[in-house]
Amino acid sequence: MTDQRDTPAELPKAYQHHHVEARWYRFWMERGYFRADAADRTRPPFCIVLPPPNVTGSLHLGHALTATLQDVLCRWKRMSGFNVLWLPGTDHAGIATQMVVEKEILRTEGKSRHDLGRAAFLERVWAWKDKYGSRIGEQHQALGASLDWSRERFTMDEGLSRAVREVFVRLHEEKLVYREKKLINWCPRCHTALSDLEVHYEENHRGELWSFAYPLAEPVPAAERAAEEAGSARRRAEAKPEQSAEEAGSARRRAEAKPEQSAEEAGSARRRAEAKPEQSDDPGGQHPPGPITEIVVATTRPETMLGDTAVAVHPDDERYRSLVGRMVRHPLLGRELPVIADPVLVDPTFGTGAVKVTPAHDFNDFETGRRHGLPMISVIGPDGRMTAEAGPFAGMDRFEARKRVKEALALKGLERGSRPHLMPLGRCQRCETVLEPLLSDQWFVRIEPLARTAIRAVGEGKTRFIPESWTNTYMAWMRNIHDWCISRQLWWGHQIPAWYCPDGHWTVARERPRACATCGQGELRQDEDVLDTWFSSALWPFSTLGWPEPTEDLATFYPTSVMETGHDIIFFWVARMMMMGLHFMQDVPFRVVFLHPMVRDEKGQKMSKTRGNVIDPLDITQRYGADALRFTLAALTTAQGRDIKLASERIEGYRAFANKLWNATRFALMNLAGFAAAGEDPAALARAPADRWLLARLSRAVNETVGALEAFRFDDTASAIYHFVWHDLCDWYIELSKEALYGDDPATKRGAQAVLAHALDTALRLLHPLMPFVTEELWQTLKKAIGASGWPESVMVAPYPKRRPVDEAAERSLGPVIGVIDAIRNVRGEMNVPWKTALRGVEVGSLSPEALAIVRQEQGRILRLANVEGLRIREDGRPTEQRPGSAVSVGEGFEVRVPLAGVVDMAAELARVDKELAKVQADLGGVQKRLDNPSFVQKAPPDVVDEARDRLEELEAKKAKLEAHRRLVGEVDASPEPAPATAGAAAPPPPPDADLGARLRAEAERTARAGAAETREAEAAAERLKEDLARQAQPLGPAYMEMGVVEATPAPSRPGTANDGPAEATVAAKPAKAAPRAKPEKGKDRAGAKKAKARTGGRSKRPTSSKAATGEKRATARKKASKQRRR
RNA sequence: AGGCCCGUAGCUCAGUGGUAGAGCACUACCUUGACACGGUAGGGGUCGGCAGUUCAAUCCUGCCCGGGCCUACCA
Repeated sequence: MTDQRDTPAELPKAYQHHHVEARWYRFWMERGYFRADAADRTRPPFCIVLPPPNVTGSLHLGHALTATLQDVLCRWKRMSGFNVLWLPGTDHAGIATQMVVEKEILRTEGKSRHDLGRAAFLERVWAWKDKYGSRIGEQHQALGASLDWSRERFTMDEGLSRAVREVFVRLHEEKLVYREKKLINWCPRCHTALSDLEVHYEENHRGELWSFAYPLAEPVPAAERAAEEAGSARRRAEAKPEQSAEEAGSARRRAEAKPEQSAEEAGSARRRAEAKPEQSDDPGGQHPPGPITEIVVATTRPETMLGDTAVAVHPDDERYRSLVGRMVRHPLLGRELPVIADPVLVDPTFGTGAVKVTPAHDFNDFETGRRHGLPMISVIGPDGRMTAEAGPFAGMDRFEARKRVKEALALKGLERGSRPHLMPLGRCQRCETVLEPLLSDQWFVRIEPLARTAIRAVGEGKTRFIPESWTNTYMAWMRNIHDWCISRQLWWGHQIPAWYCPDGHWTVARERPRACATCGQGELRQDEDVLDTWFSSALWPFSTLGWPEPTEDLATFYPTSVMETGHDIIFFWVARMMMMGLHFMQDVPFRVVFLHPMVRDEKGQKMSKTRGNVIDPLDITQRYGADALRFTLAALTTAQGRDIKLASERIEGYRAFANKLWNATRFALMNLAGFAAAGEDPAALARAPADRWLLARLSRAVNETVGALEAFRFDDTASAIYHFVWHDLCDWYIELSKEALYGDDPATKRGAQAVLAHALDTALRLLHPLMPFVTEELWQTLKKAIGASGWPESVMVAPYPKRRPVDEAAERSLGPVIGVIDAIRNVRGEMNVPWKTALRGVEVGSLSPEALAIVRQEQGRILRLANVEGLRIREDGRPTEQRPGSAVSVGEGFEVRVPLAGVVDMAAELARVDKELAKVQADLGGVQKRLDNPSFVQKAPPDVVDEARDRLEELEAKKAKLEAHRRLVGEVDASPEPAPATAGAAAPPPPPDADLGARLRAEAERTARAGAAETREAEAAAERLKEDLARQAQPLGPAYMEMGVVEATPAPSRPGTANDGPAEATVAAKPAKAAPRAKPEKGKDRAGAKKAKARTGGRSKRPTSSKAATGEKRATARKKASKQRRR
């Protein structure tokens, strides 16, 4: 690795990431740049702990996104002088890993984990972990992640396991961990309890609401019943319709945080939807005359009726009033069940208004059972088969039992109909098996006290969510939180530090206790169960730093700076880290939570193994380069955090960007020969306006980039740099600087070299966090080429550019030059003049003194960048001389006339100008309308009104110039005598036209009035016009300076020559379009004219606008023109 | 059921109470001495719909339509 920095002096023509990436990663590692120093108190700490990927997994693009964003932050902070720790690690991922390994063993050996036994199985999992865990490291390295590998952790490391035990024991001591027999979500396939969060609800499962009758143990005699009903009818008449529903709704929510809220709406909505249609065929409400013999209930799970221990009705439901307290007989098992009244469980408007109660298999029923002291009969076992309690159905699969129970009931004539029913169905997040609520002994965390603290911390702003909208999500969940079931019936994980004696007493301890804490027996067995994976994950921000030891890492880096992760695990992980961190460290685990979007495929589908659309980041890095992938991911990470659809075109685009940068550097290296950086300020060496312009643009790019990074605006970060490199540096500066670089003026050349080198160096440092590899390669090359002394060893430890003032004058000053070049290019492009055809005799007019100065100074650049031969710059600030056979483009603060006679036909020019005019008209209409509105002038902020007036002025000036030109062209167009259509052939000059002269005069007046600042100009306009007209007969007006290649023959369109005006030839055949009528001008002597200011060429307003000085503004304005016309 | 988010150019997405933007794709022309992973120019949008607030609405408010996500124990 001695020659790794021996980058060839001449770079290859295209960037080849393969040759670069691995090399630099090794270099960084060898230098120890990734390593944090906990003892270093001179630099402020910055710490991110990597969300630990599942150890047996392989990284997908979501991980690549996480890694990229965190690396961007870490590299940026490191370069900005922070003591950065980015801590890597992996998660044992209990259930996921165990399943993978089980599956593998079954596949290869046909054995189950029980065949192997616990110890042997765990050995196999560890082996698996060692084998596949390394891939994650390789993937991170390929991405360029600057992780401190010396601190890598695994959730089942000894240190972290110790932290887990410590936390469990302490929480138990504080009564925040307890063991209890409760109803939990059970996966019969995974054979373990799950937490609420691990339940995935299928939203609209198409189920069946099946009704059957419970026969009353003793029928209610008709007389008794009649008496009841009379009372019922009376009550019904008095009762408000919503009453019962209201009570049912509110009672149901009693247990919840906000009991009353929206119960009413819920109740009435439910009634509207269901009660009315139900009533007609409601078996409970429509008794045949005679004694009551049964009560009808509806269920989606008929098999659970085997475990029913009651039938519940609403206490206010008149229909069932007479039945409460009576018994029904279980038709299949014979036992008797009470009819109970329960306002919480029962919504009288749903179904029959009577509910079967199965406390051992339904969460609502479980609570009901507790309230009423009902027996809890488990009829479904952990394997999903019916238990002995199920009588004749024992041993049957639960779904088979469902069928059989229905058949049995139907056979007894108790079936009472069914209807399709949409319902949420809980499935195992891991295997999609339908979950079974089971009664089971489990460990729980009493979460409410922990949540309260975590809510307060966020409320007080100790931890901030970005995007902020996630704060609500977090808060809502925290406020509504349920106790957390943390035990899992698995083998792979942290075995619970609790032991039980033969009498069933539990002893919780850090290490195996000698004797039972309750009875003193010595025969203790450890709980076979392990803890939920997320239990250890919750400790990650401090367990990885050495807790419970008071380590230096902990002191320096806790709380961590940023938690960067996906919003899909905000509850699983973020919320729990908050609670645990606050509880055990007395401080939040992180200051900021940045929740990134989900990465989806190009169709917007979630990436999943079953869909087969999972992409290995390595496939992309190998194909396009890690830098391209990183830049793409950053650029797609927007403020709202909407999901990312990753399309390969986008990555290709940013690979091209890397290549663009590569070639910009190549260009620099070719032109930096002899330039040695001597530490001078490039601004001091700068000579050309373009030099100062680029430095200003660079400053702006730096400010935008830093600002975006500070705000976690990764998309803006990417685009600020992209725009600077591609458009400012490559499109404009490199082209503008060629004169200087190829020329032989030493000072000018050296200035350009200094600016180029500086801009490149700065851009590479700016970009490094996003594209570490290519920037390192290029930066090293640049460093070598210019023999820079005092540069650091690597760009990754070079200082990150700092915010700086922007030289706005310099930035703006080039506006007219860029504008003129754009205008000429526009004419060339629109008129289809090929690049190789040099334009001759281009004229520039209407220049302010400042614009004149810069255009004059930079005319060499104009000639080069627009391929112009011969530029005539009008020096008296007035418009160019009007003449046929030319195209005119009017910009803000300048006007360009391109002679095209003999080059192109004038119909095209007419169309082009019409397009421009239409756009101007439209804009003008909008502005005029606003200004004509007295309310606007009165009520709008003064600066907005001023702006509108300025705008109006600009537009009117532009319009006037364009119209003048258009009339001229239109005149030509309308020529009644079509000349032979031999393009380029000399044609006689147009005959003197008195009418034309008058029209020109009128136009000039209009121009002067609207556009020029001084009203006195208007008075002189006619006079000037006369002069102009006279001058047309002369070769060149005295007001011009001429520049460019001086041809032996006069420029084609030079007035008075034979070349002038042949354009009519091909044009005249076309019927003339009516010139757009100028709108009658309102408020002609507007006050705005008074305050007309000298144009500086670019936009004089909004000096902060980054676009003000570039050609973009005009480019877009042009696009708008055609659009407007279409309307 | 509740909550949140989205609907802007062909596609993917920024954005703003007053002149609608980017990248890609598309069209035309161009091997101009860094780059065809390139250059120049161009076409393309009643900013989902309807009301309201405002001098002014793509932006704020309400409703509607369409799409997505999260939370939730309705038999």
